[in-house]
Amino acid sequence: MREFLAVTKALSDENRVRALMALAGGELCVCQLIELLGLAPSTVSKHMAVLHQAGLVETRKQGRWVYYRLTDADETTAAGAAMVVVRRCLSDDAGIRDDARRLKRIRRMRMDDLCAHYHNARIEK
Amino acid sequence: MREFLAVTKALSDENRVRALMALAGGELCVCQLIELLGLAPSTVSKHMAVLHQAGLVETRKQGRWVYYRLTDADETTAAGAAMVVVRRCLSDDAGIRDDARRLKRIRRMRMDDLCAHYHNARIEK
DNA sequence: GCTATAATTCGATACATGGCGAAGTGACAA
DNA sequence: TTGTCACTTCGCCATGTATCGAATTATAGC
Repeated sequence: MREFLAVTKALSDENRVRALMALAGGELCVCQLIELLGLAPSTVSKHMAVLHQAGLVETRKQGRWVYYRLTDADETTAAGAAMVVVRRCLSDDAGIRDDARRLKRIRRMRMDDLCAHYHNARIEK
Repeated sequence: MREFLAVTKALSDENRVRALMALAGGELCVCQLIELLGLAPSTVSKHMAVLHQAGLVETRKQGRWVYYRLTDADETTAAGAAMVVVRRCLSDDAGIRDDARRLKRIRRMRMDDLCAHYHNARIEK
């Protein structure tokens, strides 16, 4: 029950679900997720921690960058079974498709530029 | 997305999930759910409203009693797909099995007695 | 080492949610 | 029609959560 609730709670926030669907296209750096979601770094970090606790994502550190990817859990786990539903329900979602389109651009950007981008955006405010 | 989030939010509370699993054994009156969950009538009513909004349960009124049952949504809907996961993850859960055992007794009780039971329990406090 | 930077953690705030009791609603019964 | 009873809605409070900015940690490069 605890595991199940961890998953459903993780999935009950729109931004976390958007992050998951973005990761369906392959691993992403935190700074790429920040750019995609348009949230403060601290907020994104917390969201990813929730997804990690629920067993939905795994993390990999490379130098200064941290990458997240979907766990390849099989369908017998709560996380794996849930991801099947996530994909089935949201692969046709308009907002998710819009994210996917913007992700193409984000994936092409150099990460230095990405980090500078949200850093500068914060300064300008 | 809205529909999906309604379902995941509905499923992110333990008492609501317990109610759903109880309904897997057939429809139940609100007073039976009150007895099972050990919550105030108003609280149970609110929980069932959330499940209803998410499309997970349907309601039927018969005289003074209100019955809830699982919607028989197919797996293409968020609610239907989610219920498959709920069953798969929780059918072996210790707490859920305990609920099932207690439900057998509750289903055998006359509903007048059930309602009187939680009514009196409230008075005694 | 020292500095710059990517990410996380911490602290604060605003809003959402779960819980209860009281009041309201609707249906049966006297 | 008046009352009783099952349930829901309302008002309130305590707790949880999403968000941000500031402080902290960790790594790369000088």
